[in-house]
Amino acid sequence: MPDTELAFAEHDHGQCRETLLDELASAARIRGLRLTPARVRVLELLGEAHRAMGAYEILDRLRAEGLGSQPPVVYRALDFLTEAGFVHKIERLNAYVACCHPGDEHGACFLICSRCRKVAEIEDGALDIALAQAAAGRGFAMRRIVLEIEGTCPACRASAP
Amino acid sequence: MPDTELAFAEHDHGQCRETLLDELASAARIRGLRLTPARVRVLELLGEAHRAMGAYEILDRLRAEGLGSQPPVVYRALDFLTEAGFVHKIERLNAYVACCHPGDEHGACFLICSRCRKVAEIEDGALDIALAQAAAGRGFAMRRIVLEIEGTCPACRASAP
DNA sequence: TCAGAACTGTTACGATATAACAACTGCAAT
DNA sequence: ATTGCAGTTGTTATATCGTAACAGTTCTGA
Repeated sequence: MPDTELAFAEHDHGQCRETLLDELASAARIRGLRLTPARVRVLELLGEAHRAMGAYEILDRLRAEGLGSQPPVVYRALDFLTEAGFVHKIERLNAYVACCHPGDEHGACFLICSRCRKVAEIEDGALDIALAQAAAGRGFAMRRIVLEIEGTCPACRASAP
Repeated sequence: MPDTELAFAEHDHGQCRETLLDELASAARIRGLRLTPARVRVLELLGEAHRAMGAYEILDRLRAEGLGSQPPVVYRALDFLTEAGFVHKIERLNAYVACCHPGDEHGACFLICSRCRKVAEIEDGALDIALAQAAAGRGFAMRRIVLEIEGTCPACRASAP
């Protein structure tokens, strides 16, 4: 299934969460990362949501579950997960999503549906090449890319005439 | 001169400002936009800076000149100029830059130098095509693109070993 | 077993952005 | 000229997003 459909189509989000948590556990074992209840729970929440969640929205959930009540709690967890490659920030939304391909160093590109608020992370080799060439051709040393495309996802296009 | 160099190299910023203000004046005439002191001054400030400025940084300047003292003043001016195509927001920095090519409908791509904080707006046909194809190939209807590449500009690379 | 690193809880605050509303201005149709 | 209205301004208040700093705790490895 193409990655767009994985993100935008109906499917078992529980499965996504499981996969993510497995990846996190194994990364913890291999790379010596320290897991804590808040960190795990934040990734779990994002993995189920398949959309970008604001930090304070996540914090509300943590608070309800007794996992922390102040902003630093959630920002620390998000920082940790971002560093570890399990979460990306969507700058356009000031919000956070779970990464679909944790592990590989990838240039993340996001499709943001303005209608359903879902966010899909895509991989596109041609795009990566075009980006690398655009920067290199101008003598610019690329370090981080923010690439976020806002629009309407296939499902929402279909459901709205 | 390639657009990267225009943005990153030393050059006459006064000239840039003049050009921008001329463009704004002519757009106002043609498209019936209403210019006000705050709007003009904000564009002028951004045109001189050649870097992204935060809203509150701009507001401080306006305040010092008696052109307004509260946040809405600057956000209104920025909204107006953004709508009109003279200013872009850099999401990654929560900051604003003057547009280099006002007028044409263009997919804006920015190179942000982490060292000198300058921001260059580039145009790249190959990149535009790759973006269009990435979205269209996934059935996604693109409306707005945020593309911001952080790294080191040619001058800073040269000056730092 | 204990020293240092990493993590937590908490207070306080800084930075960015918008809602809402009354008052004013420029312009167009009468 | 007058009036009506859309757009603009000034202002207060508040929402939203994010971080500094520090004391106390837990984990881990030498």
